[in-house]
Amino acid sequence: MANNPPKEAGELDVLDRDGLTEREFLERYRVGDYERPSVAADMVIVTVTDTEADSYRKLPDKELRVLLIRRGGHPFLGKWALPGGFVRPNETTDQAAARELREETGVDDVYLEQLYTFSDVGRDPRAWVMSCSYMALINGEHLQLQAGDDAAEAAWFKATYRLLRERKEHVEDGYVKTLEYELKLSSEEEELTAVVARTVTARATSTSTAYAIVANDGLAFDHAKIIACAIERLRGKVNYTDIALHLMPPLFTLTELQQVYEVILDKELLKAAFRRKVADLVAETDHYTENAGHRPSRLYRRRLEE
Amino acid sequence: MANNPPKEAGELDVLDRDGLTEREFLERYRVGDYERPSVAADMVIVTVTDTEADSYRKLPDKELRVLLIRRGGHPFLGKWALPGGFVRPNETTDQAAARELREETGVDDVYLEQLYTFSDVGRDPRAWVMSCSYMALINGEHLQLQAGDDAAEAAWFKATYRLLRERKEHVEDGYVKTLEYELKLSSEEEELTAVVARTVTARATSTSTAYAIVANDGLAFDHAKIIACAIERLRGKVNYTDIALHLMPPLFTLTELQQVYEVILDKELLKAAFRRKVADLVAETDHYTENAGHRPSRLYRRRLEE
DNA sequence: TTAATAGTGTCTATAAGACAATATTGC
DNA sequence: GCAATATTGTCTTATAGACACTATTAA
Repeated sequence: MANNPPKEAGELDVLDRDGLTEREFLERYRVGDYERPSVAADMVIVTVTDTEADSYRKLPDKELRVLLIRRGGHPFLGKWALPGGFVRPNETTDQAAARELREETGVDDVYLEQLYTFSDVGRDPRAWVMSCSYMALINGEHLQLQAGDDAAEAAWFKATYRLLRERKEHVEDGYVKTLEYELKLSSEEEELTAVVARTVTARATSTSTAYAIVANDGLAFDHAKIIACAIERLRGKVNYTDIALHLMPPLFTLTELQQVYEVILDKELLKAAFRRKVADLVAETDHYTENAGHRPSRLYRRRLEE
Repeated sequence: MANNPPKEAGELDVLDRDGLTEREFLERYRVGDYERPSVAADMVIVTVTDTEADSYRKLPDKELRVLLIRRGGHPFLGKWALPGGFVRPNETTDQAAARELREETGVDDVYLEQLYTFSDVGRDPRAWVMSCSYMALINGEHLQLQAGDDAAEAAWFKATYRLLRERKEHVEDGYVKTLEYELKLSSEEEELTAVVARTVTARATSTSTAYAIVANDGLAFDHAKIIACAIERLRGKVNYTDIALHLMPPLFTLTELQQVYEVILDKELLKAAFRRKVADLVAETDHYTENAGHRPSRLYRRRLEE
């Protein structure tokens, strides 16, 4: 991405209270020795895969999956964490995220979006570490590339995120509403469960939203929050952007696309309305599915123009 | 906000490859001496104010305003910057933003939302500094509190943000679309202008969006980008949340609320449709405007329940 | 009386929900 | 033929756009 060096700096040679030009000031400038945080770029890498089909006639179901890495050292030894790493001095957080993604999965040139910066005190027991989190969307066909990793154990976990409990408490001049969501991550061997609470405090003048981890079995750090944040972003954007198309292979059927929407939203959709809605996001091709055990389906691709 | 100390850490006394428990590991852990960034919390403090009315009968217009502070030292000496400051070791970025807001305006308990973390290399010529940016919404009645500042010169600038140019270039397997927006900030004495480009690169598999400052007259650092980000967020959320109500005083007319929507969206709205749309967000009171030179208007307040 | 805003009614256009009818394939 | 999915049609309902009509006040 193009950087934007601030062009205005120093153009006028104005002097500060010490009589220094900007050039002189910068030459003398030394970073103070006050404490600074480490900043990590952590990624929620999301994909959608097929499950086994029940019969030769039925279509396979789809699952939302997230890549996790088992921690090989303290803290959280043995727990599962998001792929990520520290941002280096001569790169942006975007570049750090893209680098991590490449190292972890080998893929490049996929959809990547910054989510949120998490900075709770004590979120990393070692030191002061903030996490600038990202979401990457890759299509299931890329999935085989996960091997060849640097010894770290990585696995794809099926993710579900459901409203579990809802509470509303009326206070002096407003209310506090708490929504607890259950995040379940399951691989072939393990099932991790966390409960993330979103607390909305609405008062006369202000509204604030805070996230908290209420229960957490098997995930490292505050990564349950980050995964929840990614799923919420995905759910929010799927209805008014073409974001879901980044989870599709180059050619796909409308039913497959609908399944992806359904697995993201955790909700069944009506076929006719769905097709009307995505009509502008996709383009017909002349290809069809074959040997499906039933009527073939036209294949579509993502439509770039608008 | 409640912190969420990771509860799972150390619960099992598992040993790492060096045979250490988590407690032993953490006791021995020393932060490495690799380079770390400073992280600033920078805030776009937004309010809406009345302009002078043309006649005793006409209603005043509304303006979107943003608080800026003139830099008293290098770099960008004399330029205008967003209020902000470095995040300290025992606070979150949210807390740092709230602290800055309190110091700068005296207000507390207002709407505050994290926007985006900017980390371009060279965005601060002094050192490696990331900016975790925030947007605060305060109502115009709070505005007089800006005085009593610590010597720094602060001023409210009227903000407009308009599409200026649109370009679409077709490349190998997709296109590059560039939208250039003009950001104008005017106070009584000064007018600052910047042009921010949003470049969407859409290709077969990926879509990426980058922001760049194309022109910049009078704003420090990359703050034009941050202000653009805030206005875009505000425009996006105004249509499907009650966010605009945080810019209103406790009692307001529906026409005033409509003016606020219009000044945010930079677009005129139809009265009947607007009133239908906000009907659920507000609650009637028994109060009316007085001495307006025309028919009085019912006053409403923000409705908290849903 | 008048200028200005307040508030409501209604017709139309568009999109979403609900459901049903018809079309094709492999076995 | 049958099970399963593909694709389209249409009726209903909800929402937004467009515009006009009536109501009410201070000067």
